[in-house]
Amino acid sequence: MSAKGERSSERRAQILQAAAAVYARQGIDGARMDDIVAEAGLSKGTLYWYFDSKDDITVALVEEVISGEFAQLRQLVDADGTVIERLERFFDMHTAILQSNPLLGKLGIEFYSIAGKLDKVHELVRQYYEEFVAVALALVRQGEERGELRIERPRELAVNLVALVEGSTLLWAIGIQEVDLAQQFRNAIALLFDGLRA
Amino acid sequence: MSAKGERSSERRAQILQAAAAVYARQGIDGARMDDIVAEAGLSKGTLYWYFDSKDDITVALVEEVISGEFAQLRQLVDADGTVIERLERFFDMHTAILQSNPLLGKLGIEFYSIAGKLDKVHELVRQYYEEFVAVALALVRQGEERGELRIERPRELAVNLVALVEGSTLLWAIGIQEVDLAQQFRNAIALLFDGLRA
Amino acid sequence: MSAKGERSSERRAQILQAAAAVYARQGIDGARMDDIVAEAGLSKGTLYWYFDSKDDITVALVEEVISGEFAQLRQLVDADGTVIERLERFFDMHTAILQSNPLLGKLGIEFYSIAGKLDKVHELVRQYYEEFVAVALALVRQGEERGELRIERPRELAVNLVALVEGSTLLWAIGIQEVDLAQQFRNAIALLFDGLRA
Amino acid sequence: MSAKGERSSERRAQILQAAAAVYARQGIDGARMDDIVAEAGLSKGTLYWYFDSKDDITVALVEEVISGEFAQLRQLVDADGTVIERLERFFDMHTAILQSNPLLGKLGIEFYSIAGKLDKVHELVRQYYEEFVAVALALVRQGEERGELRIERPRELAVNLVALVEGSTLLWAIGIQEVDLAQQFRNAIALLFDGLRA
DNA sequence: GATGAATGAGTGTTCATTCAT
DNA sequence: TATGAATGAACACTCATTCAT
Repeated sequence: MSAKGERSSERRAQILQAAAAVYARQGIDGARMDDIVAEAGLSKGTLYWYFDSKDDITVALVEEVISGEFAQLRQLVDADGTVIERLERFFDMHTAILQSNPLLGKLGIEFYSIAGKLDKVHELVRQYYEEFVAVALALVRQGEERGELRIERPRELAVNLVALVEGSTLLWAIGIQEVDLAQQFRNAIALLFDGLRA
Repeated sequence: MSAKGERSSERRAQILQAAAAVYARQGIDGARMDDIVAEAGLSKGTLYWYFDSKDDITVALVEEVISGEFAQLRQLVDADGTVIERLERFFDMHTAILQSNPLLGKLGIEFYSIAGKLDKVHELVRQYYEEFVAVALALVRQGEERGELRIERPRELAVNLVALVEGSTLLWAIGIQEVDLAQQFRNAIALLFDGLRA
Repeated sequence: MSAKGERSSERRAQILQAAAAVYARQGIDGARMDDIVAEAGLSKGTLYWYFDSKDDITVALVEEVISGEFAQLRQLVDADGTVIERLERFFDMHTAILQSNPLLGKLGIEFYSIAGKLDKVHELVRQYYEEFVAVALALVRQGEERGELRIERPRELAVNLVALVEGSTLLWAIGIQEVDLAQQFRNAIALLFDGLRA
Repeated sequence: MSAKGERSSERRAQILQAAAAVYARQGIDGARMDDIVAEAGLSKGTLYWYFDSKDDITVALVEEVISGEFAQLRQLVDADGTVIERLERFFDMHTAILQSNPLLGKLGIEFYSIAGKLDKVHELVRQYYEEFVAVALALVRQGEERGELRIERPRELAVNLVALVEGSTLLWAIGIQEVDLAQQFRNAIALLFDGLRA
C-alpha cells in the first residue's frame, strides 16, 4: 500500500479545491466532511482514501495555498524594473487574484484562526510571513544598492510593508466598504516610498 | 420575568471574562460551554440563566471588547498634543494592552473568523473599523487644519493607518519574531508622516 | 464536576445491566451503544454522563461480575460442612445462577474474547482465576488438615478443579446437549475425590 | 464460472493462514480485511476472488482447524497402547501444538466468541465437541472392554475428560501462570483414572 | 436564582464489499 | 486472475441546550 501522500494528485487537488470552497463558505469548523464530499462529487470513503483526516486536508490546503504564494514572492526579487514598479505589479496581481475569487479573503481568515489550533498550520503561516518579510527586505536593499531608495531602517520598513498588505487585505476581506485594494496599495507605496526616493 | 440583558451585570461580566479566556485559549469552536462554566466557577444552569446561547455570549463578548476600543478611539480625537503625539500615545496604549495579555491577539483572530458565521459579529467588527477609519480621518484632518500636516489623499491615508495597525497586530499575534509592536508603530508613524510634515 | 466513578450508582447499575443483556445477546463487538441505551431506556447522552466509553462500560461490567464471583468464592472457605459438601453446594449455586439466565454463559465467553483486547479485562479475568485456584487450594488443604482427604499434589488438583468447572461451563454454554451441569459437577467431584478420601 | 470452493487451494490456504495470524493477534472483530491482505501479501481484489466475505473466511478457517483436530481425534481410537498411554500421547501432542504457537490459544477463544454470532461456526464447534466426547467415550469403553478400567458412568467421565482438556487449555490461554499444560494433563489423568484402574 | 442530570441531533471516521481496468 | 480505487452504511462519541428540583 503506497503512502497516501503519493496517491493520484488529481484527486487530491479535486478534494482540496472542494475543501477550499466549503471552508471559505462555512468556516473550517462549520464545514462537514459530507459537505466537502458533496462539493467534490465523491464519496466519503474516497475522501478518506486520499486523506487521513479533516486536519490532514486542512494542512494540505494551507500548504498548497502558501506554496503558491511562495512562488509569487520569489519572482518579485528577480523580476525586471525598479523596486517600486515590481511592488506595484505584485500588488496588482495580489489584488486581481483576491478579486477573482471573493472567498479567498475568508479562507485566509480561517487559516489564521486554525493556526491557533493546528501547530502545522501555525508553522506554515509563520514561515510564509518570514518569507514575505525576507523578500520585502531583499527588495528594499536592492533599491538601496541600485541607488533607487535611501532607507534608514530597512527591516522595519519591510515588516511595515507586509503589515500594510495584510492589514489592507484583512479590512477588505471583512467587507469595509471604503477599501479599494488597488487604490489602497498604490497609495501605500506612495506614502512609504515618496519620502525615500533617492 | 425581566429580559436577560437586565440581569446582574457582575455575573454577566464574570461569564464574559471566562468566555474570553477560553475562546482565546481554545478557539471559539473549540470552547465548550462546560469549559466556560468551569473557568467561571459556575454551573451550566446559571450560565444559561444569564445568556441564551453560546452565540449570545460570543456576540456580547465582541460587543464588550469593541465598546472598550470605541472609548479609546474617541479619546484620540479630543486629547491634547499634536496629532502625531496623540497617535504615538494611542499606539503605546494599544501595545501595552496587547502585551499585558498575550491571548488578546488570538481572541481578535477568533473574532475575525466568527464574523464570517455570525452576522451580528460581522456587523460589530465592520462598525469598529468604520469608526477606526473615521477617527483616523478626523485626526488627519485636524493635523491639516492646525497646519501640522499637508496631506493629499486623507481618506486613503486613514485606511492605510488602520491597515498598518491591524496588519502589525496580526503579524505579532501570529508570532512573527521580528515584530516588536512598539518599535513597529513608531516606525510606521515616521514612514507615513515624515514626508507629510508641514 | 465530580468524577464519573462517584455518580449515582443506581444509574450505573442500570446501564451495566442493559450492557450485560446486549453483550450476551449480540456479542460485545456486535453491541451498539444505541442498543444499550435502548435496553436501558435512557438517552445516549445520559449513558456518556456515567461512562466515558464503551470500553469503560465493558471493564466496569467485568469488574462487577467478577467481584460477585469473588464474594461467592470467599464464602466457600469459611462455610460449614466438609470440603466436599461445600464444593457440592458451591457447584449447585453456580449451576443455579447459570441456568437462571442462559445468557450468562455467552457473556462469559465474550469476556474471554475481550480480554485479548482490553488489558484491564485481561487482568481482571486473570485475577479471578488466580483467586479461584487459591480458594480451591485452600479448600483442598483444609480437607487434608481435617483428615477428610489425602492429597499428593494439592496445587495441580486445585487447578484441575477450576479447569473442570470452567471447561464444563464452556461446553454447556456452547450448547453441547449432553452436558447437564448439575450431574456433571457431581460426577466431577466423585471422580476427583473418590480416590482421595481418607 | 466455477464455484469458489474449487479455486486454487494454495491461495486459499495462504489466505486462511494469514487470517489465522491476524485473528489471533487482533481478534476477529479487530481484524480488518486490509490486515489479512497485507499479511498474505495479496491484494484485496484477489482475496475476494477466493472468498465471498469475511464470514466466509472465518467459517473456512474454523473448518480447517477443526478438521485437523478431527484427524487427531480419530487416530486416538485406533492407535496402539493402553487407553491411558494413548491419552497421554494425545495430550502431549495437544500441548506441543499449542506451545509451538502461543497464538493458537487466543484463536480458540475467538472461535468461541464468534460461534455466538455465526451459526455455521457454532455448529462446527458443537460438532467438534460432540466428536471429542464421542471419541473419549469410545476410549473409555475400550478401556473397560479390554479390562484396563472399571467405570460406572462412562458418558459423564467422557464429558469430564473433555472439560478438563478445554478448561486447562483455557486457563493456559488466558495466561494463568501456574498452569503448565503438560503437568496439568498428566495430573488430570492420574486423578481421573487412578481410582478406576482395574 | 442555582444546580447538574438528561437529551438527541450531529460529526468524524472506519471498513466490508464492489467493480472498472 | 489480479489490482486497488471507490463506495456508503454504520458507529462511537460530542456538546449545546433543557428542565425538574
